[in-house]
Amino acid sequence: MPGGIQLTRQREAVLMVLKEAEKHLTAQEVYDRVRQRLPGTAYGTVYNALAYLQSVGLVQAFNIGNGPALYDRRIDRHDHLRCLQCGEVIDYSLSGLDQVVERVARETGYQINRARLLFEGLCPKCQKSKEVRP
Amino acid sequence: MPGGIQLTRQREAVLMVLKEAEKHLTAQEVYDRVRQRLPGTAYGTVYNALAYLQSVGLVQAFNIGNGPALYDRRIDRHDHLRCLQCGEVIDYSLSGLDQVVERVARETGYQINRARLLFEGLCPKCQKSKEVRP
DNA sequence: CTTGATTTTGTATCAAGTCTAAATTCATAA
DNA sequence: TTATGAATTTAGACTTGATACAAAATCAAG
Repeated sequence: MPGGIQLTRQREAVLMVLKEAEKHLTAQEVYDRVRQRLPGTAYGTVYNALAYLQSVGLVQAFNIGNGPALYDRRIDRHDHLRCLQCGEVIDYSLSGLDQVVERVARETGYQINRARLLFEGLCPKCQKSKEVRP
Repeated sequence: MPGGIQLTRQREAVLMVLKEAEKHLTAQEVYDRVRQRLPGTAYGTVYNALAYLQSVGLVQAFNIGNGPALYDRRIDRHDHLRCLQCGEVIDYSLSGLDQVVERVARETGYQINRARLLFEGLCPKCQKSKEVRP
């Protein structure tokens, strides 16, 4: 079956963990949660699985600053916002990016495949707590 | 002198290295070049210096994927393009970002301080060499 | 079953970055 | 000039995230 996706038990567990996650997870966090389902799983296997799932398009990874990679069950193109105060990272889909990408391509000669946007600032909650503190 | 900038010999050397660099440098590359000017300089000192120079706004750092941080003598807001084939990273100033940022802020409730954009694809040179290879 | 390919395991290793204590340098003022 | 305290550098150990590898285990196909 060419083009098929090989889902071993470990890869499936990784995928499930990401599906059920309430936020973006680091590889370490994925590892911890996978081991609750499949106790013997090796650290490297989680890395392999994450790399494999990325390569077949079932998982997306992204990096923020110099922190560890974050893994995301969302597989459509999207961007991220990060709160500089509390560290929260949320998803956000910026629409109308095509024209921007086209402009960049025209001005630079690059053929552009991907655009990664990260917005940094203060989340609504941290804006409020800032107001309180003098 | 409050608000003044303390430029020690080491920090000055780091700044000079970045000023004279033909590309973005990793901390390791900065270290190597600094040691040609100031042979005894410690690895940690370069890190300290880079952090200090960032904090006073004389240097910018950014991350690409999970690779090492890259340091940039440019201190105005700007973006980056990266070739997925040869790894080249170039600067690019995307104008008209204010409206986008404002829209994101309005839609998410975030107060946005910074926007980091990374475009990935093929540089003009690598597009040509792709054509040749079947 | 048997075979060959793929995957996992367990461990070692690597690279980037951080931390610490002691030594040095620096700025300031007596 | 010398004394004093603060800031910085040094050297090296350490942490963390990620990767490499060989041996064992698993899997699919004949």
